[in-house]
Amino acid sequence: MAKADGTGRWRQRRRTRKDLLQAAARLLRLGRQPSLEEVADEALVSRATAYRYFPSASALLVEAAVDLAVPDAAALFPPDATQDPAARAQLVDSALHDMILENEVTLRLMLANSLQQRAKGDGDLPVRQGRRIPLIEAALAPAADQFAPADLRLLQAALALIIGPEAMVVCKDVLQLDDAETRRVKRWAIGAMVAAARRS
Amino acid sequence: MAKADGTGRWRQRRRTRKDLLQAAARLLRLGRQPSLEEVADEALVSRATAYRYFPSASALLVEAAVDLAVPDAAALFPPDATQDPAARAQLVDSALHDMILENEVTLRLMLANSLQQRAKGDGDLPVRQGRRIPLIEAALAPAADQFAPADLRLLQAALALIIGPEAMVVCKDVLQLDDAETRRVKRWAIGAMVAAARRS
DNA sequence: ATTGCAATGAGATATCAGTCTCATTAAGAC
DNA sequence: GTCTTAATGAGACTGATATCTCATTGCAAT
Repeated sequence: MAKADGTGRWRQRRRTRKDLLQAAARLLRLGRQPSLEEVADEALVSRATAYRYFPSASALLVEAAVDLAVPDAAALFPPDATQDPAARAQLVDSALHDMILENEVTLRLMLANSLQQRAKGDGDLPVRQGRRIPLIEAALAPAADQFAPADLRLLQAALALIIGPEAMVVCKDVLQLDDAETRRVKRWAIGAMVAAARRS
Repeated sequence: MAKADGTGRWRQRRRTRKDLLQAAARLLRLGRQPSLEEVADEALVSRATAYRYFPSASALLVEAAVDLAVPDAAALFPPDATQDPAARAQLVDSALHDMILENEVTLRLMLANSLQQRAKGDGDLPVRQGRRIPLIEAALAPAADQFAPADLRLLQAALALIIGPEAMVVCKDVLQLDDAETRRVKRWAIGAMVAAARRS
C-alpha cells in the first residue's frame, strides 16, 4: 500500500480510512469498546484492511475519538449573555459537565485509550484536541482587558484543569463526590481562580 | 472469594496476593513483559487464581510496578516547616510532580486501567486510593482555623483537582505545556485557591 | 480430630490481537 | 475498452486475555 499523497489511488484510500474512523466513532458513541473486528465489520471492510491502515486497535479508537460532538461556543454565548468572566466560565463548565455526564462511558474509554497510547511512547499520535480551550477562550474574551496578558494565559490553563473530563474523574473516582458536590467544587474553584487573576 | 477484611482466611489471601505481586515484580525486573500465565507460574499459582485477585493482566503488572516512593507527609513537613498553607500546598504539589515525572509511564497505565474498568461498569471494585488526599490535608492542617469548615472542604477537593497525575496529563497532552510552564500554572492555581478560601 | 467451606487447581471454551499468504477486485493509466 | 497493479478480501495461525465449571485442598472454627 503506497503512502504517497495525491498520487495513485489516494481517493480510495482516503475513503476507506474515513469509513473506518466513522464506524469506530459510531460504535464508541454507543458506549462500547469495540474490537478491531467489530469496527471493520461496521465499516464493511475486512480485518486485514483495517490493520493496513492502523497499526493497532487502540490507535484506531484513539484517532476515532477525536471527532466526537461537542457544545458550540457561539450557541453558548449569544450577544446578550453576561460579560462577567466568572459567570461565563461557570457556564462553560456546566455545559461541558452535562455533556460529559451524557457521554461518560465514551469519554472514559477515549481517555483510557489516549493514555495507553501515550504511555507506550507513541508521541506523534493526534493531539488531544482541546475542545475545551476555545470554549474557555470564548468565556474570557469579553473581559480580556481586565487581565494582564500573562495572567490571562495562566488563568486559561488553570481553568482547563478544572473544566473537562479529567477533573470529573478525580471528583468521582478519587474524591468520591456525588454530582451536586462535584459541580459545587468546580464552581467554587473557577470563581476563585478568576478572582485571583483579576486582582493582579 | 470473600472480600471482608480481617476475617476468615485473610492471611492466606494476603499471602497469595503478595506472591503474585512479587513474582510480577521479579519478572519485570528482568526486563520482561510477562503474560499473566507466566506471572502465575512464577508465583506457583494457577491462572484462575491470578484472575481472582486482579481484574486484568495489566492491572496486576501495573500494581506490581508501583513501588513508587510516594512522598511521606511526615518527611515533607518537619515541625519547623512553614505554616503558610499556600506554600505547604505548593510543596506537596512539587514533590508529587517530581514523583509523577519519574513514574510517568506506570501512572498513565494505572490511570488508563482504572478508567477502563469503570467504563465497563465495574464501578465498585478497586477504589482509587487517594495518595494525594492525606498530603493535602497535612498541608492545610496547621492553618485549618483560618478557614470556615465548609471552605476547607471545598479547598481540599479543589486542590485535589490540581495536584495529581490527571492535571499533569491535561497540561502535557491537552495544553502541551513544557515542564516549567506546567509547574508555574499549578503553582498559580494553588495560590489562587488558597487565597480565595482565606478571604471568605 | 473432625468437618464446613473458603481458596485453589485444572482444565475447557470463547474472544481478541496481530501477522501472513494468496486469490480477487476494481481504480486509474494507457 | 484493456491492462496493470494497488487495494482489498478471505482465511489460517499463534499466542494472549478472560470467563466458566467442577473437582480438590487445606485453613480454621468447633
